[in-house]
Amino acid sequence: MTDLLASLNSPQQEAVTTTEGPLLVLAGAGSGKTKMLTSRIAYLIQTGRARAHEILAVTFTNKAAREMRERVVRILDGTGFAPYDMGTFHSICAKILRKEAAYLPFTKPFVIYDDSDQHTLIKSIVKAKNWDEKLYSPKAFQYAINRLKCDAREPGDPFAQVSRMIERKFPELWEAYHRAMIDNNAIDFGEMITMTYRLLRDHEDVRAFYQRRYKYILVDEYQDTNRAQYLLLSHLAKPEFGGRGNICVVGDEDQSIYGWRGADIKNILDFEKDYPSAKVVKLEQNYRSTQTIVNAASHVIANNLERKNKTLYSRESIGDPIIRLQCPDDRFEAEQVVKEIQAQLAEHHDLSFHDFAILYRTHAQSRLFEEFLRQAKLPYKIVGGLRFFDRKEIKDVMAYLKLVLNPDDSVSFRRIINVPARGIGKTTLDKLEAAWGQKGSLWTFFCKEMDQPTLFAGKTLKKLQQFRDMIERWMTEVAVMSVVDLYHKIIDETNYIGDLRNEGSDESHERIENLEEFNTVILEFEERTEDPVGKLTDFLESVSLADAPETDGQQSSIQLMTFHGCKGLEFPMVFMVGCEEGLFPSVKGDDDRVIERELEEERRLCYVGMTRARRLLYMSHAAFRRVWGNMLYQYPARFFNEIPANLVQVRDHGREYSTDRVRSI
DNA sequence: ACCGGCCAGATTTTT
DNA sequence: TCTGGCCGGT
Repeated sequence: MTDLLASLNSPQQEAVTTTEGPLLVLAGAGSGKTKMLTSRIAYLIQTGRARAHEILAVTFTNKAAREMRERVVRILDGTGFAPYDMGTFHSICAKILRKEAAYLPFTKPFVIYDDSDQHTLIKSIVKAKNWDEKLYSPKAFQYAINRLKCDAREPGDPFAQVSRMIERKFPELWEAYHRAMIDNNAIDFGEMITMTYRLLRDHEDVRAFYQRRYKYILVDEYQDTNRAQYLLLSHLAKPEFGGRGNICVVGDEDQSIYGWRGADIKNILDFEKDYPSAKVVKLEQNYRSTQTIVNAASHVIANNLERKNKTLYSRESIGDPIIRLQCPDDRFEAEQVVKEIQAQLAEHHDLSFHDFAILYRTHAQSRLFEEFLRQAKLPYKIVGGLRFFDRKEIKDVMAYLKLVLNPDDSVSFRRIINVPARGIGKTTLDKLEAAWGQKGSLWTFFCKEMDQPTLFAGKTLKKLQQFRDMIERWMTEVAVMSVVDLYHKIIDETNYIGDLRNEGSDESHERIENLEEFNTVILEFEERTEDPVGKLTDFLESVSLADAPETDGQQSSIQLMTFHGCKGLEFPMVFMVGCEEGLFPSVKGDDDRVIERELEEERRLCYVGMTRARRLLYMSHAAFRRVWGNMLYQYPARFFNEIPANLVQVRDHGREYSTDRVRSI
């Protein structure tokens, strides 16, 4: 125990030992937040204040939850168990919803719809209603629904922020979407949170159960919580709802960068108003970066108004100044950054490729860097972009598995009824859907039609019946089969990989590799599952809520990612590129209040990027940049003016087009 | 059923 | 400028 506390500084100690009552920990970048959180959990367990199932620890990513669990296990070192309920909001909610299914509108195990499933469903509704997709864009509906769900609204509630274009049709669509989701036995990400919230709100017995169970609640990245998550936590923790009030939230308002997704920075700013007895602890010492980097970042963020009063400082060395690269154009910028990396590698032998990160505002910017890195034969890796579980082939096999578990899932049904191609064309599907008319379960309707055919005959009927028989057979087998076995059955009987092999293209080859990776994902799941037979529900849930599988064993490489993607990471050498007005900060709009709010979020993004750097930070900008085919004259980001001049070394590479550019124009 | 051309859209995306 | 999705032709 003394060991546990001895390695902490005094505010960290305070945050760990203040176990009772509401606690707000304002944890600046690199201030040892995870160390504090894991120590606190271990402290609760080691002092006997709580047992493993009496702690609820919520994070935003699986990665964060995993790391936290590993560290708690290491600290406890066999003296106790890590909390059972340690995970993302969504995984905790899924667990509760499965357990309390009796209170919910689901008749069977529900499946989770991701954004693209959701999009497909909305699109099919718009189509079934014969609305013009140009006028009533499914994307706009989807965005509006998700935003409203972040605010814990339901169909029928008054709504504001819905775009003019779709306003009139919106209530009807939301109603239809809501009903369709229930018919499909499906739940979307937003609904997982709001449904859990409403469950706790409306059922006192359920609420009391979880309030009694969770003696201590910890929430990481509190600045990124939305209204629905806030309400959910309130119903678990707030004394006015019967909660114990032992809630510890940890966050940094200066790192709130998901406002556009419904995160409400007010949650952290107003915590003390919410819980008047709250104690506040500030972790202000940064252990990560040089003083120069911390000072510069602090000066930038000081321009924001929406923040708490907290000052980050570093006791590391002063370090080198920030290097500002002024480039004539975007190509030059990329080339120059690659040259700098080569020079740094040559100069510092303790550095390897993975010590470098190139951070940009948008994925589209990665292209030029890739080009020059490839040319220089430097290994690099793009973090983010198209995610593993969003790939077509993975979504296809997932759709098979989902359909076997829950045949009411019309999105999965439509996705795979002709994948791989089995001669069931668009005409057939349109006919079936028109007759079904979006009422009730598509699968049930389909089966009825198969038994007493009225719409189809001959070859088409035969093919459809074969499909039905195949799915039904798997449905009966699923209870006695492990997920790998079912997966192989599906792949074999549909000849999915066989078809890809016949194609023989580079792309199909890559798809096969991804499916092999998916096979590994299943095997890993089965390894950590005691009795893997009949565990399809658990598997699908773990995948639906999962982040990309760890791609281990790869060589060290330079990391390319967006500013959003770098949160929580650190690198000795960081390049923030494209620091130009309009790109970063990227602020659009006409309402001054909106512009101001967005600008503050961009500034927080800048702060997040800067504080990733441990030793050396580069910030680059170009005078000319090709954007969607046009050459634009770009102004340096206003953030440069916010950094004291003595902390920056400017390297001016001129304002004219670089020579090769001039030649090619 | 498949291919090709045309048009719209193009920040960020923890789940 | 580049891409992905959709429609219409074979």
